[in-house]
Amino acid sequence: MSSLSDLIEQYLRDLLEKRDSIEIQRRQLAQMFRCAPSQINYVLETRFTMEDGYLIVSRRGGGGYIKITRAHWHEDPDVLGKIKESVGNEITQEGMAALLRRLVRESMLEEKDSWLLWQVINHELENPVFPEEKKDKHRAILLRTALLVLCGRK
Amino acid sequence: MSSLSDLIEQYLRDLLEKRDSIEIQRRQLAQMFRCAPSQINYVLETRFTMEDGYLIVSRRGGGGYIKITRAHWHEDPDVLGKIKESVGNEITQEGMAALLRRLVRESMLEEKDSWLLWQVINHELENPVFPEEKKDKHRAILLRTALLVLCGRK
DNA sequence: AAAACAAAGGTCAGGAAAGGTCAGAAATGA
DNA sequence: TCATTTCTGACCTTTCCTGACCTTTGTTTT
Repeated sequence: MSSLSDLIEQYLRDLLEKRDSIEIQRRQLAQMFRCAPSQINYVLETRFTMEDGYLIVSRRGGGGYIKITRAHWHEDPDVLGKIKESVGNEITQEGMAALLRRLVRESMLEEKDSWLLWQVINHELENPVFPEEKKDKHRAILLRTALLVLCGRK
Repeated sequence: MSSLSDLIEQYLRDLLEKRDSIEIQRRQLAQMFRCAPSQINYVLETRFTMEDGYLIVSRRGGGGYIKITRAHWHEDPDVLGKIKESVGNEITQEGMAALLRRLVRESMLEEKDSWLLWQVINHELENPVFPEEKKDKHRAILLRTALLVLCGRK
């Protein structure tokens, strides 16, 4: 049996079939499906997460809206998981080098972008605010963030 | 859909597209959009701030006016330096929003990429490993890294 | 010259209109 | 049954917008 959440999900997915990005009004959508507005949040939280390949941006107040955008990961939903998994909670410089090579080999990253990433992250980590013993953690965080952004681009 | 503030903002931006500096009369503009004069101030305060790269000068009394001047960035030879500078050692979420808006306006970043960055960084900062009191520092680090990578390509 | 008036723009509290959060009830399925 | 998922309602935060009142500047009157 498909629940109301499933129906709302389907409705939004259909819209996103045609466009990369849609804008909705929570109140209006809730009225359309005769449910509580917070139901919309539930659907977004459970079915349109970053892991699912979607981005949500919203604004409150008069003229408020919720914008849903498909990220590039959407085409290969596993990319996000793969990146998170391969980077892990900590990563050494060698680990980063190996990962970047692999991503380039698998065409998930362009050569020049990987080089740029390497430069920027290494440079950033020279900042003395990063204590030596935590560098692997910070490297992981920086690398993950930058990769998610780069690979999420169209 | 889009609020009155959005419309007024758009109108002013269009004018600033052609000239770097414009002079308006609050009363007249308010009449044009059929709103309270203070609405104009609201738009200026929320959308034409210094962080956004605008300078506002005004004069009261008879023959009073409001002058809006827009600062440029993209012609600067050291854009990356400017970016580092504006990110600084710490940056609030609002500061990040303003900077992203500005980069988009200056065509140094695509709008989609700015959403992506926004989402990824906010998502990353939700990770409990980042203590609340250090979020502004971490936000700065993540934002700087990601922006240098994104804006440093080509 | 001083006072009064007129014509700008500035400030701020507060109401209205969005969306966000979260505990817990209700439904569902194993 | 009992764990999980769905759903709602009460309450919160953010954004928009107005109106009453204030300050500054220029002009006119006395």
